[in-house]
Amino acid sequence: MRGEATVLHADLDAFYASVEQRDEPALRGRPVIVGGGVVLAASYEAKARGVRTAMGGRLARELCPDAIVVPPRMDAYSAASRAVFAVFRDTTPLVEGISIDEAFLEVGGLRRLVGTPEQVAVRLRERVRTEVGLPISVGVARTKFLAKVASAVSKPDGLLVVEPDGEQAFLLPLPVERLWGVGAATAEKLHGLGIRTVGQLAELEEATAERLLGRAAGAHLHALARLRDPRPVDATKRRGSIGSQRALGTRPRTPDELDLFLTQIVDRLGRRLREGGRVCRTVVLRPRFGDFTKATRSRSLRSPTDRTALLLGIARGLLAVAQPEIEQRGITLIGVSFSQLARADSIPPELPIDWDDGMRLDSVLDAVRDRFGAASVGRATQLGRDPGWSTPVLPEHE
DNA sequence: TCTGGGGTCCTAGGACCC
DNA sequence: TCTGGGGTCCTAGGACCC
Repeated sequence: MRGEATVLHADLDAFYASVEQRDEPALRGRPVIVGGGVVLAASYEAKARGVRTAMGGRLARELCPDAIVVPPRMDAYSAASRAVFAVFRDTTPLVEGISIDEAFLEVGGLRRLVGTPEQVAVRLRERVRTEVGLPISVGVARTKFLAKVASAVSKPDGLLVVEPDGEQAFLLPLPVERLWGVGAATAEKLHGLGIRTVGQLAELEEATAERLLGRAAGAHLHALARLRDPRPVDATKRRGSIGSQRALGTRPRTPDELDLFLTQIVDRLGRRLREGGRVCRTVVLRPRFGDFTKATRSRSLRSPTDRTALLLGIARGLLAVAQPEIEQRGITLIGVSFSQLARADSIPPELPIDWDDGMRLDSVLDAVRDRFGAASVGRATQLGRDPGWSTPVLPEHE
């Protein structure tokens, strides 16, 4: 019993470029490139000429001199994404967003009231086209991974259903690069062993794959190649980190300039944090040096916060730590991310007792028991079990 | 290919705890 | 005082994805 094909993977086509063509009729049918320095997105007309996402702007213009290059309008893309996700959620409550332009939908429960997964997919594509004005491809399969591969194969503006009895014939001949999680580095390792297709990877022993690719990645990719993907569509997933960055070019920057960029980035992130009703516990500074290698410097707080002033202080401390290296090597990008996010309403109240970082935990617990009674420690343990709140659980064993 | 902006997950050593 | 075993958290780096 292998189950049925009830997972949809819906993926907007050339998303940013399609929004530009939707909003500016003069761009329709023409090669469009979003982003100047690096290609953020290319319309299918531009892709047909060899332009690819993440390609340098100069090469892109050489390949496609008549391309229309437009600056990105992130606000417009966010709005379009919200509109598309509204259609997703109106289709089924079981929607798992993957990125700004793609999601998984579990539609197995809609068969009697709405129709088969394929019928749901057809209707979904029509609605996104007419209500939001954007082309979208949909893959339908028994697992998330197969649905994702199916939507990619169906592009552009396609629909592909992979029935359970057709999975092997569909997947095994594909190049290993089609596996979700195989990038340039992994592909090269596999090619070194003469492995070029998913089928060849599936023939490998699992232990061999783990030795070659690492424990988790090896086991995961090996399972995918053998059509095993037990991950259900999870509508409760929430973002675990937010970040923002700014490319700086190659000229030298003074500490004052860097501090200004840092302040702007942290300010922006702090606002996003509060608008989303979240708090963060770890601040990560991400400099990219003059030779374009990257580093991370991070610091965790004892309790999470959404206060910009506090977060900026941490970020400034990290920048000070990195300053000597920056002076020596130059800096071409500065980024910050806030991680270990939690819901703002999950912050526990400050403990109104005297304690400091040097105190042993059991001494703190004793102080809490003395002051609030034994039951209060049980409640603190419950706080620790809240998945949105990741501070160490106060242990009771002893 | 002279290099954007937003994310996810895994690995590994050291500190620290029981 | 030394050693062992099991565990979490922090920090840094790396691969990968759209």
